[in-house]
Order: sequence, then structure tokens, then C-alpha cells
Amino acid sequence: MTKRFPKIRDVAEAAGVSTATVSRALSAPEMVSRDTRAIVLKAVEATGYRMNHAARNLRRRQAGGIVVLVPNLANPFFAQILSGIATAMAPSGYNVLIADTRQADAGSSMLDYLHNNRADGLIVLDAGLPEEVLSAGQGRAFQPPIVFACEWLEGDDRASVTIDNAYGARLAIDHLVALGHRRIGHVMGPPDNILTLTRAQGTRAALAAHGLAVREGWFFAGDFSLGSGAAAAQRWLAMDDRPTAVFCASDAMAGGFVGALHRAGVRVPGDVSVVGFDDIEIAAHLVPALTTIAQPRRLIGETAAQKLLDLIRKTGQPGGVRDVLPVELVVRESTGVPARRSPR
Amino acid sequence: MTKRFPKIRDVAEAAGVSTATVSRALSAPEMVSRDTRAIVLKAVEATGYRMNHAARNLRRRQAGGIVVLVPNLANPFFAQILSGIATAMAPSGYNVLIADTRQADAGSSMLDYLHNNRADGLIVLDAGLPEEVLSAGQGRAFQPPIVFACEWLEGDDRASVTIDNAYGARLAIDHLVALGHRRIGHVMGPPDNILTLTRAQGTRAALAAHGLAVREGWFFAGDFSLGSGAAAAQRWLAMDDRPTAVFCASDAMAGGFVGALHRAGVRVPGDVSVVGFDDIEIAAHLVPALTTIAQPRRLIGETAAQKLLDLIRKTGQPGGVRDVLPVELVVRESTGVPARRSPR
DNA sequence: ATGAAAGCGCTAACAC
DNA sequence: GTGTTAGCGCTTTCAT
Repeated sequence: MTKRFPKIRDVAEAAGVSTATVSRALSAPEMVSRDTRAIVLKAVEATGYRMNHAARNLRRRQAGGIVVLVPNLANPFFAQILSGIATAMAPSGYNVLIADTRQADAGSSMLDYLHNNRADGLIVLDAGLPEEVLSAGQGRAFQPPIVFACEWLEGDDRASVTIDNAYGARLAIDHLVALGHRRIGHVMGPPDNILTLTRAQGTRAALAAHGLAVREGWFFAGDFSLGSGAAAAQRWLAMDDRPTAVFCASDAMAGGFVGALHRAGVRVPGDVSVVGFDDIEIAAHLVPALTTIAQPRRLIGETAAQKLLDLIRKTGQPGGVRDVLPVELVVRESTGVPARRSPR
Repeated sequence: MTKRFPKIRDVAEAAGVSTATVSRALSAPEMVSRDTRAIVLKAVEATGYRMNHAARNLRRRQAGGIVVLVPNLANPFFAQILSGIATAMAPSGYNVLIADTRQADAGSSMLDYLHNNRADGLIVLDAGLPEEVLSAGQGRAFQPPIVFACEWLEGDDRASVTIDNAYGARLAIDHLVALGHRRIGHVMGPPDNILTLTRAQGTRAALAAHGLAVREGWFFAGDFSLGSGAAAAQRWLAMDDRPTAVFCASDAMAGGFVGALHRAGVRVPGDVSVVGFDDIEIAAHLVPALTTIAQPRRLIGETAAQKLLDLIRKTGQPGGVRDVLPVELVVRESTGVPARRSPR
């Protein structure tokens, strides 16, 4: 900013009113008479006035933005959620800052965002953040409202927007069982992650409900990434006693898993059936197209944003409300064929 | 912000110095004696002081952030670039705002970002923005510095960070020709896009250089998306006289193309060879793994961010510098087999 | 090297 | 419904 912009005073002079009236006409139109408003608007037009947000924020003692904490910006799973957040936030005028929690500098600047003046609220997509970050400001003067989305903290009563992960797992297992599979494995997300836990637990429960064995050796470690899916495939290949179907806790892992199997000459769904989780855009285009559990990602983002706005404005419930959005099974080629291998 | 934070005055009192000294100790340490600095830092610690950015920005007459204009946040291609930008920007303290230019509200708020006080600089990944947006502030008091990345404006002399798209196309075509293909098609990006133009032109030139026919019917319309790749596959399938190899201007289109062909019973690379462009993460995991032209995406982001910082600080060259970063061919399965169909 | 003081541009009491 | 005025918390001359 080197040259000067018209400021509110310029508009006031052009309109022949006080700066307060201009401010009101712009920020609280109902407080100003119809005529004055029109005059002010015209003056705004004429002067080319644009508000200085730094000044407004300073005066209002707010930051003017919210921050979204994402575990991995490069994961396409988050793109739609982010997009939903941006859409829902747009009319509010708040800036949306996106921060990758796994980034190099994470620690330092993250706290800076939370502790105070840099954010009026937070949407946290990574519940695995260090305790001191998530409870930032707890002991201090002020903690900005937080909404957890996708992930959440067990036993924490803050607002969240999630899905029923165990139910998603059950849909996947039920589908595989209906196809005739009785030897079913699971590729898990990163250890200690709440999604990993609930999906794995849901898988165990569903397996048990069908009277099927829960074999620990068929629960493969992973971390939601493509590479970890491929690595799980290597372990699958090395087994004597393989499951005939594998439910992966993310589409990315399913993609990596299928790709690696393919490279080893194993066919999907011919030799193994695979189910993913998320229904990322490419799932439908993969070879074979991936059967998966679809989450309403855009809606998750929009809902989280709306809740945060309510919290900031102290509208709505006292807080701590947990929304659980619906998931559904999308059947595609990767499980298209009923199990054919002898079930042992 | 409802309760109060310690402000600079509190620190000053705790340290027994003036607010000016605290400010200097924090923002220009070299202007303050070693001892005073230590005392101030201790007081900062003790009071739990955190700077109010709105106040600083107001006083300094700056916005405190830069905005990145992305054509489509949901496209994983941009994720790494964004990540690179965030990394390079982190130490500067500038906020990084990411805005999706294809979003509903785009028009309105975009101008607001550009015209003034909301951004100290811009990184534009979408050169297809309306003219009035890209030249925002041209006639006005002030226009924030802009760096174009990936895409650029023909004949515009502002800074940019790009790759040599025509060369990328040549690498792809050379590879296919070396494999024995003589009937080569191309799936293009969105019309009027500079990347579409340069890649298509590069394809034509490379084809001509090998003495091969440039058949307009083999240039398929697309828009970089998965779906458009799949649609191109339908057109390919409907042809009598098909190319034996197809170079797609993006990995997403290549993925959609291959997926749709697979669903129609056509094998890649058995029946057609396919080359993509970008080398997005999943390219290596697709079935078949995708041969593609790799771009240094993270580096593009970092370079663009650095250039913007230079522009903002008026360091570095007068501006208008165009960086061209290297691309390379990555050979994988989707072209792994020399052409076997009779070349007609 | 440090301090005093004047705002940056806006909004929100408070008057009228 | 509109005007006056006092800051929001910081940086930055200008003195010293």
C-alpha cells in the first residue's frame, strides 16, 4: 500500500454526511434512512471507496478471519471440504486461512493463529494436533471458538461435524459378505487417529456380527496415503493365507493397494475385492472403478463453517453440538464380482 | 475477541521501557541494545504478549496477506503448488489466502481482494480471469504486485513462473514415436487456455518434426478434468480410424481417458498408449501406471512466492521476470509396450 | 539507543 | 436518524 485510497471521510464529504453515517449505511443499512443510504452508496461509487479491513478489525477487536487446520493440503479428500467451507464463509466476509498442520513451520505459527488476534474461529480437520495447540488459550484470556470436522477428540465436548465411521465400515463389510466373502481384511489409517479407530472397530464389529473371524494379521497398518496402500499390498502378497477381500480406510490407500496388486499380477476384483472409503472424485475413474463409502464432503465443510459462524456470533446452541452426517455405499467394479476363491 | 490481551504497553511497563522500544525490540532487533532486547523479550514471555496484526497492518498501511487465485481448489494438481507457496511465505509472516476463482461468489469478492487493502500481493494460477480482474487497480491509485504461476498472459510483461509446455509436449511425442507410434492423438485442455494452446501447439510441432500427420480429428476437446478425459475416450471409441497413442494435456484427463477405455474393454497400453501431463501423485499408482510429463510443482509454488515477496519489498529485479522451470518425461506402464497395431 | 507523541481508518457510545 | 468524538494497538518520525 503505497498510495492512498479514498477513506470513509472522503465518502462522507462527497455525500455531505458524517463518517458515522457512512459507516452505518455500509455496515448496518437498517439504521439509516432510505434516502441517506442511497446518497451514501452513490458517493461510495463515485469515490471508488473500499473499506480498510485492518482498521475495521482493529476497531471491532476482531481478526477478520478464521483458520482451517488441515492435516495434509495435498490430499484431494480435503479439497471439497475446503471448498464447502469457503462457500459457506463467503457471505460472512471472514477471510479463510488454510494451514497445513504437517508443514515445516507448523508448530510456531499455528499457536500464533490460535492464541489470539489472528483468528476469530477455527475449523480443525486434524484432531491429532498436540494438546497444547488444541487447547490453546484455555488458560489464557480468550480462546476462539472451535469446530472439529471429520476428526474429533474423544471426550471433548466442543462442536463437531462428523460421519458415522463405524456405520460406514459396516456398510463395506456387509457388502463384501453379501458378495460371498468370508475372509476379509482391513487396511487401517494412521495409528491413534480417531477415524482409524472407529473404522477399524466398526470393521471388527461388523465381521463379528456376521460370525466371521477377526484375524489380526489381516488388519494392515497404513496412514491413509497412496504409498501406505501400496505397502499393505506387499504385505498381502507375502501372506500364505490371504483375505479374499480388503476394506481400505481411505480411497487413496485403496488406490495404492489395487495399483500395487496389479503390478504383481493380481487382479481386482478377480482375485481380491477392494472397498475404499471417502469417494474421492477419481474413485469412479480408477481401473477398476472403486467401490467405496461416500461421505458428503462439501456438506461437511459447509456445515462446519455454518456452525462456526453461529459460535462466533453466539447465535445457536450453547455449543458442543455434534452433527453426524450420512454416508453411503457406492458399488463399483472393484467388488463387482462375487467371491470365487474357495473360502478356505 | 471479547476479553483483552496484553498489549504492547503492558510489555513496556513490565520491562520498564517505552512502547517504542518494545516495538523495535520485536520488529527491528538491531535497533535496540543487546541488554534492552533481552529485558523486553523476557517481559514478552512474562506477559504472554502476542502482537495484534490488525493494528500493525493499519499503522503500516498494508494488508498483511497475499492471495492466491486458483482455478479449482479441488484439483490435486494445485495442492503441491499451494503447499510450496505456504512454505515459502511462512517466514514472511504474510497470511496466505486461497481463493477459488470458479467459486460461486468469485466475481464480487475477488475484486475486493485485488483492488486494495485486502492483499499486499497476488499469485495468479488462473490467467483466464476476466480482464478487469487481472488489471484491477490499473487505473486506480494502486495495484498490488502480481506473479503469474503456471499460466500467464500472452504479451503481458508481469512476473511469471512457468514451465516450457511445448517442450513437455515434445518429450511426450518423441517418446511415443520412439515406441513406434505414428498415429498420435491429443486430448486438449479448455479452449483459450494458454496451457492448452502451448501444449497443443507443441504437439503439432513435434508431430511435424517427425514427419507425422497432424489430424485435426485426433485433437480431442477437453478441460483438464477427469470427466472430460472420459468423454474424449468415448469419442476415440466412436472413431473408425483411431490413433494408437494419445497424449493428454493433464494427468486427470489421462486417468479419465484410460478408465473409460478400460470400461469399454480397450487395454492400455495394449491397444492404445497414453501419456499424461503433470505427474500428480496418483499417476504412479494408476492401473496402468501413467507415463507423464513431470512438473516441479512445489518448486513452482516456492519460486512464485519468493518472487512476490521480492516484488512487495521492491528487492530484486524491476519485475517482469519470467522464470521457466524444467519438466521431464517419466516413463511408466501406460506406454510401456511398443506399438503393435499395424500403423495403417 | 531510547522516549514522546501523533496518527493509521474505522466503529460505537453518546448526544441530539 | 444523524453527528461528535474517543479510541482500537501498533509503528514511526522527531527529539534527545
